Parts: sequence; structure tokens; C-alpha cells
Amino acid sequence: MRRGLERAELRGRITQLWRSEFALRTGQHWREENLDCVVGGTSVAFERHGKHLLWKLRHESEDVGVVIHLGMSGRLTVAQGADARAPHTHVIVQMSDGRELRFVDPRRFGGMKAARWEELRSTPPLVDLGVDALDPSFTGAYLYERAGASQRILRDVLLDQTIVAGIGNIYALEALFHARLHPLLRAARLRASAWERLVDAVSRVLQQGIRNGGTTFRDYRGAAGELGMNQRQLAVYGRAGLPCLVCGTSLEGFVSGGRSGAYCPHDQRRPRGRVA
DNA sequence: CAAGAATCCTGAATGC
DNA sequence: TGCATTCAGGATTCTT
Repeated sequence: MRRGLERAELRGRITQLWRSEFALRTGQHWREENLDCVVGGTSVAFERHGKHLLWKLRHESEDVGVVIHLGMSGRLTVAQGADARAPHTHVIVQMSDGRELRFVDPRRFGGMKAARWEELRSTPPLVDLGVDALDPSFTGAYLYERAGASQRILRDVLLDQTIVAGIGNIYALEALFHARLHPLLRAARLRASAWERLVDAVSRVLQQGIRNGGTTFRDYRGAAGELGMNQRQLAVYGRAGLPCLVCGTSLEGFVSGGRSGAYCPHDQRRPRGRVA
């Protein structure tokens, strides 16, 4: 998403902001959305930390930013002002060149908020996030330090954005498969070498996802509206009951914490048989 | 503390 | 065909 927006080269000035009558994510961090403060600003760059997109703007010699989270069904697209608005369009940022950045989100689990750049980086939700999953400082040693004593299952450790930011259910399950680790294994039972393996697998599945333009089951689209292709490469997510692509064993499904998952009972064995 | 459930929403798919 | 139920790339908040 970030790369697609960067490619769109939104270098003009923000002339106006339009919002639908519906709120996006409500809750502590998004309460003071302050979106109107971007009007008059000029786009500088799009950055990212985990699943949070950061739009950096210059406004009267001051750095201002917008944090965007797509939630489950959020989409950002760059459109011409005259283009028809998709259903569930909730925010439109109009640019001086006639283009618009549009936030479309049927379920409204996504969020947007604006503030001065430094404030944005030093307050929730950004300040609560762990290291980015693709940052070189995300290492086996780091994960061991943060989760090595935890009784939580590995899948949930990977989903905890305060430990490592940027991994969702799909990529967590895929990474565990590639690291040959059981998703329901308690974190405290892992050895140092396995943590390294897991970090390596996370990096590989995320980079593959980016190369393939994202994973589109239903809602995800790139900045130009294009579909992702990564759903074709998934080894375990959504494949419970189907044969493992490596060994042919029927993949096992599970539900934990209200979220479903799958793994190969042959390739992702539990070290000592006991599990969650 | 941490694990689990309920919650915020809509739409697609499935079941009867 | 129509209506009800279930489930979904997420995160927060409350309860146990």
C-alpha cells in the first residue's frame, strides 16, 4: 500500500477534506482525530510502521502527519475528483492537482488521525508498537527477550503488535508453517535456534506478500485498485482439511482466541506432544 | 499478569 | 427464492 501511494506521487497541496456522516474507528487512540489540520499541507512522503501507514506532510514550515490503519476492510485509492465514489467512502482528501486520496471502509474498523509529526510518533497508537517486522532489529534474540518466558501460544505472540508490528493472522500462520513450528506451541518452550528460524520465516513471507502485491481474499486493493496475488501462494491459511503442499498430509484447523488457523500436523510437530 | 469473550461493522457465503 | 446463521486480512475493552 505504501509503495503504491509513493508511486502515485501525490506532490500537490491539500485543498479540502471531506468526510462521510459515519465515524471510523472509535476508541482511545482515535478519539482526537484532528483530520482538518492537514488542509493546506503538502505531501512529503509515505512511511510505514507495522500495519500503520504514516503520511508525512509539510504545513507552514511544520511537519504534520496522518496515521492510517486499514483495519479489516479498509482501502486507500488515488482517484480523479470526477470519478464516481465507491460505496462506503468515508474520507476524501482533495489535492490541488484535482486528484483525491480516498478512504473506503465498509466495516469501519479502520482509523485515521492527524497531528504534528513529533506528537504523532510519540503518542498512541504508534508509540505502543513493537519493532517493525521487516526492521533489521527484529531478530531471534529480540523475540526471545520479549516472549521467551511467555506462556502464550506462538501464533498469538506474532499477532501482538506491541511485540512486533506488522504481522496479521495470515502471515503469522504462514511464517509458522515455513519455520516448521506448531502455532499452538507455548512460547516458553522454544529454543533460541527456533526463534531465529521464526524471524527468518516472518521476513520471507512478508517480503513475498509485498512482491505479490498483497493478499486479496475480498477487500484488499492496492493504491491503484489492483488485486493482490499472494493468496495463491498461501500454504496453510484457509486450507484446513486440504493436503499439505509439501508432504500431502491433511492440514489441521483450529480456533484459538476466536481466530481460526491451520497447520500441517506432520511438518509442524509439537516437540513434546503437549500443547495449549 | 494473561487468557478469553464480547464488541465495533458490513457483506459474502452457506444452510435450511 | 428467501430468510437465518456463520464467518472474515483487526484491535480494544471488559471479565475471569
